[in-house]
Amino acid sequence: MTEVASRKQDRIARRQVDKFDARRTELAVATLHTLADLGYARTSLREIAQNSEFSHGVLHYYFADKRDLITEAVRQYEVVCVTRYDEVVATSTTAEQLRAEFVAMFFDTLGQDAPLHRLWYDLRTQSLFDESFRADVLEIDGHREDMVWRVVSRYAELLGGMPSASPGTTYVTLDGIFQRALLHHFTGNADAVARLRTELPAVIDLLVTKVG
Amino acid sequence: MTEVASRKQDRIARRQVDKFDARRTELAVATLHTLADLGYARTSLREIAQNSEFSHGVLHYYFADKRDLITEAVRQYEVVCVTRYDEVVATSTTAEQLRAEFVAMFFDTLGQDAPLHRLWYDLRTQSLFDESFRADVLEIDGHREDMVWRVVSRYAELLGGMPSASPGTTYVTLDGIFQRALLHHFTGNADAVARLRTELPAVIDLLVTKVG
DNA sequence: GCTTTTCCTTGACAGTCGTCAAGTTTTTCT
DNA sequence: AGAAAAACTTGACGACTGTCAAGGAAAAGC
Repeated sequence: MTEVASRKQDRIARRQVDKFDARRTELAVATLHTLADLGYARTSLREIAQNSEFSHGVLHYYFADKRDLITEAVRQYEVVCVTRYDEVVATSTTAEQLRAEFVAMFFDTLGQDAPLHRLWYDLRTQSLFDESFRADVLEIDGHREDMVWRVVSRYAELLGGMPSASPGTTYVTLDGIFQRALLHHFTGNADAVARLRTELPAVIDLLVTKVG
Repeated sequence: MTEVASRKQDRIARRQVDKFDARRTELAVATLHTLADLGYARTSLREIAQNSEFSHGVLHYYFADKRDLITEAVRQYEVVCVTRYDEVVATSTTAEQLRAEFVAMFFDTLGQDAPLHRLWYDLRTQSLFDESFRADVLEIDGHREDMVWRVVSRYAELLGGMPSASPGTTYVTLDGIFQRALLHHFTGNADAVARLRTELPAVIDLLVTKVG
């Protein structure tokens, strides 16, 4: 094969791979929405296909099996979810502003992306039963922890203090609050959500210690 | 009907009800174990029956449907789970002792009843998707919050201080730590669990404020 | 001891599930 | 344009699901 022909074939192969990956991603996104709607326990391949523009058979053309598909969907979740607060950190110039904008973003995404968030907790819990999810869950959980840590440590910095707990503890505290707010959100208990919102600034302050 | 006959019939009726309830409870416990083993998504009635000494048909003799059965199982969980720390609170005479015994109990039940605990988180997450679980979940969550509050407020009392966060925030913080410890427990990451154990006393101290 | 009630098993039902093979449509290449 | 390859649909498979009715086994009542 000449060099030119070889390069051409490469280009073709790459384009095919790109197309393949693009469709995979498209189907993974449809999967993500279905999972967010129904939860892991009630999500079937036919239901996923109905949330896409294809028939159910195509899923086995692009994915080895259901696990492969859901794993890919989880990875899509990560892409969406894990840089949410970075802009807040980057643009805030005072501690008070950072805290306020974090709280605002926190409850904004709670209301906006509630179905997606409940899916995250669903999958994280599934990973307690199904080993095959664990690696991805741990990775995403780590990224979430990092994200929270960037916020809190920056807040401490702006405040001239230090975080008072480890990254892990800091994360689970805020994550716990989010989980509870989510539960009350779906219960329709707006008062409880509002109360959590009122309390959140004080909790953040608990997580940092002012120095002298 | 004579009074004697009436009373006798009452006694019989009561005995029948007792037997009926006893069997219901027995089957609910079998259900609980199956759920703890497999998780909500993978638990079927036939599997539950295999974990009992009966056949699958009997479940519809004692329960209206699957939801009824699982609801009863969740209630069983509550009976088991919600008074766990009360003895610690009752017998501890110093703040340090209370804190130490709480931490010990915390990680003891983590190792001992791990499957049951993951089930709790599974069902709580299911309630985000399935409205019919929500009432029971909220009730149990409330009892767990009360339980944690009894511990922390008593700790503050012994320390001569006050809780620094609301009952809700206090609960979600410790619950978040428990959830994370559970995840690492099932991952087999004993180091991470040990680290959480080391940090837990400091977190508890964060949750109370000494009064000058 | 016989009858009635309670308890439990068995087997079947209609439906859904993941998977896959066969075949059709669409796109790509020459 | 025709041939080859890729993309997609359709329909079927065996297995599994919750539910329930028919009937046998055990217990209770007389």
